[in-house]
Amino acid sequence: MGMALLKIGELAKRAGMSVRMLRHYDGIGLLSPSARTEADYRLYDQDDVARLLAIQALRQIGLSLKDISALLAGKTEPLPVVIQRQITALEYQVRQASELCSRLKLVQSSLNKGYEPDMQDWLAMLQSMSMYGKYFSASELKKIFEGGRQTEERWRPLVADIRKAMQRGLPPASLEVQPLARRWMDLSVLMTHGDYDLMKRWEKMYLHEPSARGKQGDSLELVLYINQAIDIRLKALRKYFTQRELEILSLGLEDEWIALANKLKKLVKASAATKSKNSAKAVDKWRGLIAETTNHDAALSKKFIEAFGRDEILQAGSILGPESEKFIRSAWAQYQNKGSSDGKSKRRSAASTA
Amino acid sequence: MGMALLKIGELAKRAGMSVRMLRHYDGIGLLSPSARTEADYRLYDQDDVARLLAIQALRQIGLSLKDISALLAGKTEPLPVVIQRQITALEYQVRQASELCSRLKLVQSSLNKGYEPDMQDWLAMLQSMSMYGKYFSASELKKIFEGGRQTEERWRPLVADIRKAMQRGLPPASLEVQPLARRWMDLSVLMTHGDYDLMKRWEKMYLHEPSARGKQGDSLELVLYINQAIDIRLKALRKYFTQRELEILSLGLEDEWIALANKLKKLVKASAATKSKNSAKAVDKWRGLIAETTNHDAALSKKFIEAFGRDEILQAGSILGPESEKFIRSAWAQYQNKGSSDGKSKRRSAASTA
DNA sequence: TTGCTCCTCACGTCACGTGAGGTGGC
DNA sequence: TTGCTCCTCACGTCACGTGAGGTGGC
Repeated sequence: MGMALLKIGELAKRAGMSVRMLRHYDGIGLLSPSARTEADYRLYDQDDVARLLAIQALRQIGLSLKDISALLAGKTEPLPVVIQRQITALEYQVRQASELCSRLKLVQSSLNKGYEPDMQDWLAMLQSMSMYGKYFSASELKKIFEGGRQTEERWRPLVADIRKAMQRGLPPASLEVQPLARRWMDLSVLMTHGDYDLMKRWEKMYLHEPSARGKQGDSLELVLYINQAIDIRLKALRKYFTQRELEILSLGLEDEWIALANKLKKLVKASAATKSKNSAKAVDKWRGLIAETTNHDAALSKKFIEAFGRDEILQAGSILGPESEKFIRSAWAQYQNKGSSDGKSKRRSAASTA
Repeated sequence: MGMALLKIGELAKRAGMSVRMLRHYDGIGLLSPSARTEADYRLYDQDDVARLLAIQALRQIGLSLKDISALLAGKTEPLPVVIQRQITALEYQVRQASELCSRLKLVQSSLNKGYEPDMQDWLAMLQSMSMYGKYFSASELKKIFEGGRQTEERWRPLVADIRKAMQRGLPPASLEVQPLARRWMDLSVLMTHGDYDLMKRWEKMYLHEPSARGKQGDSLELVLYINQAIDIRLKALRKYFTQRELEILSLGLEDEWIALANKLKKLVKASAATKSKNSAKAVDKWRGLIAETTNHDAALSKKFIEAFGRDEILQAGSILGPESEKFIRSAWAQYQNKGSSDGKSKRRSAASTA
């Protein structure tokens, strides 16, 4: 049937591809027409058309022309194996692209919230993102950056305070550095929502990536410095609490503790009596906060009060500070003698959690 | 600070890229070192390093070197716009890749169920898939091919029967063709799980894609032939039912209807009495099936019985066939006079649906 | 002197697009 | 003769990898 023979243009139109592509396929020996006219026009027969259909199908699933050649010649693994490989590759691609996409969206939302970001801000953000991408998944990053500027703005003064301490020549083991260690730990918990594994990877990144530490070369020293203080604090904490308990204790009630600390400072400053009405209120608040911090675990509460009452390292790092710690304890002792605080505070804390 | 000047190898190591890449960037003017030694060694300063970091971040989000050049020169849209474009592009990519991946998995599962597929089978399946991809999403394809070989094996004999009818010269309007039209419609409903829109696109594909119709050129005629019969059947159906009702009626109880049809054929053949015990049982079954088919809508049931009792086109296409339709109706009339069937059948059908 | 880093061409990759310059069929 | 299709080179694309052949610094 001469009817079945197609010239290159006819085949191209039918197959929905360019003439050049067919010539290219001929050139690399992937699909050579089975005949030519006298004037050297290419003539494709039905078998050629069938082969082209197969080629198109194989292209569609993402194979290279070379792979298709080999496959059709039976010189590679059988098709099902190749298909399986393509599936695996596609799944990987999808994961990568999705991750990148999520990160970009995160960049957008982070920067749209801030005021008037310029090119430099965008570039900086992109650089961070590409670095973070090595250590964290997009969903973890979302967790970390959920607070947006908030966490950023909390780190800045802390870092400044640490730098001051270093400049004053305070050794990291100094008790004066303990509050900074505590603040660092609290912020980490806040930022990672208490995800321990995440915190560790964050630290790893901070130590390994120069650009994570900003432009100042001294940031690495700073991290090493505060880490020493943190180690001391951790060692102290571990004397009293198990790992499991420590995780419970990291609840993120910082703001409320600070409020209490401020109240106590005033009382201490004013040399208020430990059995004054305000002191009683403070004790109540204190018990309530401890109850929440320990997730209403009576045994843990007891340990908590004991540890912070006795250990000078923990006292040094405490939000309340050593003086207030002492004050609240003596107020509590008096309060306890009256024998009514316990039930009251428990009821309170239960109400506030609900 | 001379210390800050890096030779190409040093910068490459720090940036984690090849020396050749840096030379390439220099070559295209994307990142030229700000100085050279006497021996023409490239020397990169801090600004160059910063620029490189920006370049890396922008590469990471998928921009071309040319785009990066333009962007850093401020000769394109601002970065946030570019980022938005990348996000859109990535989302598109993810969709495409996911779709392809799902289709490939579908090919796998379809062919693994069948016995010993060879290269030709795989290629044919891939070709179908790439064609189907133009008309259906992967999830729709999954719906269609869920039955795997099953639907395929149901189409084959139907197509053969239609071909026979055509060869016998039966006009499509002939009543004898109506059962074929009904079977075609039922199979379509089964295959698409009753999705009307899907059925329409399937038909469109069948009419537009030569390869959908297999190698035989006569398949197109066949579809046009059966479509005429279907139009006639649809017209008849629409005389009695609204579109909404027709959708309800397409429930896919074919197997049960066939079972009933076989029973009735025996009764008719044996010239059984319409008030025999077996006839009563058949009437019960019949009422139950109608109840299910009409989704337990009493008014619709009534319409259904009336339509198939009166209309010769519908009767011709009925699974039961004209004779059995007449038989069951007279049996029912007698049964009804006893006045007990209604409640019974309702209870039955309710139980069988639950 | 030996190794190492550096230099500048320049070809190859992948799947074509896009002319350039010329010929055959209606 | 005019338009259309066809032909064969051959360069360009994109972001480099990979030598080839040669020089400078320790």
